[in-house]
This record gives sequence, structure tokens and C-alpha cells, in this order.
Amino acid sequence: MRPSDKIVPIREQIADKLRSDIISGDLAPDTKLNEQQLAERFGVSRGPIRDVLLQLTKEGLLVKKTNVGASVNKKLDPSLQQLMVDIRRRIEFHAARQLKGKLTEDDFEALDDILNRFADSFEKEDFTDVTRADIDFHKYLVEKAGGEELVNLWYMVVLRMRMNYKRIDTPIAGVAEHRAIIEALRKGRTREAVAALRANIR
Amino acid sequence: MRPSDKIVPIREQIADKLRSDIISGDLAPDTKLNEQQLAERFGVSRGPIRDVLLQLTKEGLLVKKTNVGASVNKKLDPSLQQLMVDIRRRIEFHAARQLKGKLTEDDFEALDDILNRFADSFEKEDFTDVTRADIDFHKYLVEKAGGEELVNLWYMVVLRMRMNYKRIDTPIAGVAEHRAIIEALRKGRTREAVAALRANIR
DNA sequence: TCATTGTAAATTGTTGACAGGTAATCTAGT
DNA sequence: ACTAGATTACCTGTCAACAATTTACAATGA
Repeated sequence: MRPSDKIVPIREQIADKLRSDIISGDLAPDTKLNEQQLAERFGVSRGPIRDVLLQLTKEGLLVKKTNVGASVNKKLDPSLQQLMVDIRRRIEFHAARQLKGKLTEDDFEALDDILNRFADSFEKEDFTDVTRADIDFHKYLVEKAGGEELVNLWYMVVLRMRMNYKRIDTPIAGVAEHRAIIEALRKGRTREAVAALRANIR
Repeated sequence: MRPSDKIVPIREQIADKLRSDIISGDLAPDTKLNEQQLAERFGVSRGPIRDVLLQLTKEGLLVKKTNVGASVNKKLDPSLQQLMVDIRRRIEFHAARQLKGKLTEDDFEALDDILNRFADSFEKEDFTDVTRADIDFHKYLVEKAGGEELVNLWYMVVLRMRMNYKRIDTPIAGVAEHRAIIEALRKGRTREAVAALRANIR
């Protein structure tokens, strides 16, 4: 089976869409999500929608109250935000160390592709896609190092962080920072990679 | 509404039961969980069961494959385990710092109650309950400091850690270690509390 | 006027049935 | 006896209808 044949379950697609909407700020905090409305919007029944809402709740993007429903979570207070940054760094540093000498040429190619997407979207000023590419970039490294297992944990942290960076003050890092990470990894210079990541994650 | 009136949704109870079974080792890794069987066992339909399985998957206790089902996750490899310990410490250290001067007499009472449960279960050699009490103790602190938000993240880490400590080699800390944590917190000595936590989390 | 109680609308939780996919079993042919 | 292909049984994913709960609103009484 070719990679391009990979089928994506409906409920994953819905989850991705909602995640984007929340992170980009299209869905403001405290916005209530109605199961029926979402079901009609995506053309499915309420079952898969409930799954998605439960997932996003576990990821921290939503909050659910019994018999009331799900709504968009609020921003983190500063001290928690700092903790999240700290934890995210721990995870990605760990990934960088694990990956020393483990990345193939295919991997670097895939990372380059993601960075190109990043650059294109940046030029078009499509910052939602920029964010997506940025997340994909880091996700690739984390997954390669720790598998789906670690990605789950990382995802929770990074998504929650991203909710706090609103459109206006988006301190999105440029392409250069990411290239620095790749170059350090390619040369097997773990310390440099870690330093580049530290500068990039904030 | 008195706290004792708090109603616990069925699906929470089922989740708790399954979590216990997995952490205690009653359900070995790779054990497949059949939705229909669980539904009959708990006397509900498959709907709530699916919710629970999805939750536990997000917590990292289970792994789901599309159209195949959920099964108990494997143990973490050592390097990931170490990362988990590291992250858990970060979270609880953060909690200890946040809580300086914030704990009321009621809080200390509640913590004492939990420790008594811990001691009782320890004497009866009911190590499943010991684990539960241990988790409750730390959970209380984390929740007080960071709310449900932080608990979610913490939970994922601590549950995954606990899966690795099997019955035989359970290096469960004693009551004394926990008392030391409480005493340090009571006196407002954050550094001591952090040190006590560091010794306790391993 | 305000508080309270009762009713109605809307929304979530749950259920059972159906459709689609996976994996195990069986059969046929070498 | 062993492999390949077809068939069957089982299980998950999805759906639509029903039950239970909450919320909003209006009516009643102090």
C-alpha cells in the first residue's frame, strides 16, 4: 500500500478541523459546541461527533460538563503556560537526543517538505497553515523518537500552548530557526540541536 | 449541595475500574478488550463503553486500531520511562511552589485522611488500594495547584508510569515519605517539599 | 417587585439495529 | 502436508430513535 493510499477516518478529519478552528481563534473561549449542529455541518451522525468532542476534551482544548455539553477552554494562566513551555522543551530535547544518528535521508526530505509548506504559507500570510506546518514539523521529530505514545502527551501540551498565542501577537518563528534545528540534527550535533530547539520553543 | 451528594456518572466508574485493573496488572499488556463483553459485564450498552475505551486510549493505557479494537498498551521502554518521571517531577514541583501558603486546614485534613487510607491498605497488604491512595494523595496537590487542566496532563504521565511497576517489584513509598511532604508544605518550606517530592517520585 | 414553582423546549446520555471491515476457518489444488 | 483463495463469523463504526436531564420562561403568590 502506497503512503498516499492511507485512508483517514472521518472522525480524525473532523477533529483536525476543530483543532484548527480553536487554535486559530475562530472559536473563542467559552463558545459552546452543539453536537447536533456539528453533526449536520459535517454530514455525520452524533456518534462520531461525540467521539471527537471527548478526544478534544482529553487534549485540553474543550471542557465538558455532564448533561450540559462541551465548550472551548479558556487560556492558561501565565504560570501554567510557563510550565507547559518547560515540559514541551523536555519532550523535544529528549527527542533530539534519541534521534542522534537515527534520521535517514527520507526523514530529512520529509522535514524539508514540511518546511517548504511552512514558507509558502508564510508568504501567503496564511497563518493558520503556518501554525499547522510548524506543529507538523515538531510532531514529526517527536513521533520518530517516541512513537504515538509520546506524541499524545506532547500534543496535549503544545495545543494548549498554542491556544494562548492569539493572532495579533503571534510570535511565530521563521524558517531559519527550523533550518538550524535540521542542520544540527543532520550533523549529529545534539547540543546544537537542543539549543536551537530551546530558542524555537517559547 | 453537600460533597457526599456528588453523583458519579456510570462511565466514570467503569473507567476507574478498568484503570485499576490495568495498573494492578490484572489486565496484561496486549489483552484485547471486547466492547460487547464489557457492555454486558457492566450492564450498559456499547455506547458508554466506547467512550471509556476512547478515554483510556487518550490516557495511554490502551491502544486502538481502526476496525480492530482496543488492547492494553505495553510497558514503556526505559528512556521514555525516565522522561515520564522527569515530567511528573516538574509538574509536582510546580504544584508545591504554587501551593505555598495556599493550603487551608481543611486541605491538610483531607490529605491526612488519604494517608490513613494508605496506611490501612498497606497493613492489609491490599496494594491495589495502596496505589490508589498514593495516586489520590498526589492528585490532590496537583488539582489544588493547577485545576482539572493540570490533572489531566499529570494523570497521563503517572498512569503510564505505574503500568511499569508490576506487583512483584513495587517500590511503593511508605507513609513516612508522604508525611514529610505534608510537613514541609505546612511549614511553607517549599524547597524541603520539593526535595521530599523528588525522593518520593521515582 | 421579587422569589418560587411548574411547565415546555432544547440538549445530552443511552440504547439497539444495521453496515462495513477484519481476521479466522474452511476448501481446493498442487 | 502445505499454500492460496474463498467463505464465514465476529467485531467495530455508524446511525436514528428514545430516555433523562438541564435550562429558559412564564405563571403564581407573598
